Amino acid sequence: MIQELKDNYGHLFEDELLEEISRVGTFKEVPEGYKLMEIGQYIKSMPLLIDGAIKIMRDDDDGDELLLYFLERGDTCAMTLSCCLGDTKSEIRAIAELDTKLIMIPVEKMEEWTAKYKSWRNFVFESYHNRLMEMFETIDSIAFLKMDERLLKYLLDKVKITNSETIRATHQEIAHELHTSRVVVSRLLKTLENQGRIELFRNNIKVISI
Amino acid sequence: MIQELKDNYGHLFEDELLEEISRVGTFKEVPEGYKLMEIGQYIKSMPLLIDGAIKIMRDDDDGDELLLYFLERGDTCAMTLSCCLGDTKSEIRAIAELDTKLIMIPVEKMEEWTAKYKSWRNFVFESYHNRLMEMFETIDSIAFLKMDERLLKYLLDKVKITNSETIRATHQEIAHELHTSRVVVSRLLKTLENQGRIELFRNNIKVISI
DNA sequence: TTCCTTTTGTAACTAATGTTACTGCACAGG
DNA sequence: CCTGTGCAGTAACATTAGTTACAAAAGGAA
Repeated sequence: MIQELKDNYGHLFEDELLEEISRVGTFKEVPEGYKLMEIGQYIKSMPLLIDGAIKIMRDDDDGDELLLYFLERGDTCAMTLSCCLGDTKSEIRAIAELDTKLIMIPVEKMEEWTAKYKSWRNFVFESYHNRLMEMFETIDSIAFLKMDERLLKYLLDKVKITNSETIRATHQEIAHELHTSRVVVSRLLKTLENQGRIELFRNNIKVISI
Repeated sequence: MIQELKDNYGHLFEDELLEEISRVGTFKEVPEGYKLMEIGQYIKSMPLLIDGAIKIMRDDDDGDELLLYFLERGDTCAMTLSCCLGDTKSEIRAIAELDTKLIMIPVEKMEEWTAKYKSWRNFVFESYHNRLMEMFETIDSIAFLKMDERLLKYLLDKVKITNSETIRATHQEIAHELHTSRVVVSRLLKTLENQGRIELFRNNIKVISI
C-alpha cells in the first residue's frame, strides 16, 4: 500500500502525513459495479482513490436517476467530506465504474489533519473546488445542451474514463444515466452511427471520432 | 459593524476571531441589482453576508444564463473559497437580489484562519456543504422537473428570499433565470393564474398559495 | 393628450423529447 | 438444436417546449 499511496499522493502530502495515512487507512479493492455508497446512508470513512473510477449518481424520489460525474485516481469524495463534519446522510449514490482501489480514512482523522497539515487542507479544498467545477459542467450539460449533444459528451467521457474507445453498456443503462428513455437513446445513437461517428453492437458501442 | 457581525456570526465564531474579522474586514453595502462578481474575474476577497440576498448565476458561451441559487445572511460564497486557494477565475456571476450588507475578508486571512480557528474551519466546511446541497437541488429541478413545476418552485423561492408574496419581475427576467423563453413563461404564468394560484400584474406577480 | 417604449397575451407553427407498441435478433441454458 | 429472455430498431403518436408574429395594454415623457 505504501508504494501505491506514494505514487498517487506523494507529490501532495509530506512524508509524515503519508505515514499517518498508511497507518490508519484501510486498503480496499472493489470490482466494477460495486456499490460504495447509497443515498440516505451515513458516512463513516472517506475514500482516497488509488486506481479505477467511481461514478456518482443522483436520484429523485420517483426512482429517476442521473449521472453527476466521475471520480478518478487522486480524487476524493466531496460528499463524504461535508457529511463527516455535518453528520448528515449521503445525497448521492457511488458505484465503481471500473475495478477500483482505494484507501479508506476514518472520519475522525479528517478534522485532525485539517488542523495539522497544510497539504491536507489544500487537498481538501482543491477536492471541493474540483467537485464544484464538475457540478457546473453537469448543470451546463443538462440546462444548455440538447439530448444528442449530451449523449455525445457522455460517450466521450466514458471513453476518457475507461481509456478505451469501446463502451460496454446497453441503451437502457445509458438512458438511465442521462435520465431519458431507452427509445430516445437508441434513436440518437442510430443517427450518430449513420453519421459514421460510432459503431453499434450488442452491449457495446465503438466510438470512431468526435 | 461589530454589532451586526455579532448578531449574525456571534454564535459561530469565538470573540478572538470576531475581533480579527472586524479589524481586517471591510464593510460593504450594495443596492439591489449590484454586480458583485462577474464570470472570468479573479477573486481577491471573500464575502460574509450580513443582510440581504445574492443570486448566483451560471452562463454558457452563447450568453444563455441560469439561476443556480441564492445566498442569504450567514452564508458565504463557495466559489470564492475555492478560487482563493486555486487562484482560478470565477465561473459564476453574483448579483445582489436585494439591498445587501456584507463584510469582505482579504483572501490571505482565509488560509491563516483555517489553520488557527476550529470554528472557522467548521464554518467553511459547512458553507461548502450547503452550497453542494443547493447545487443538488438545482440539478434536481433542471433534470427531473418540467417547466411549470420549475416555475412554481422559482416563485416560491423568490417569495422566501424576499420575504414578500409579491414578486417584482418581468416575464422576460424570469425566462432568463430559468433559461427558457418569455412566451413560455407568460403561458405558464397565465395557467397558474387561471388555477387561482397567483395573480398577474405589470412588473409583478402576487403569489396566492402553492 | 399624444407618442413611444416596454410589457403582456395569444395564436399558429416547429422542433424536441417522451411513450407505446411491436418486431426481429442474439445469446445463454437446457 | 430449440427456446426464453433481454436487447435493439423503428413506426406512430402524444406531450412539452421553443419560435415567430402580431396585437393590445400600461406607463412614462414631451
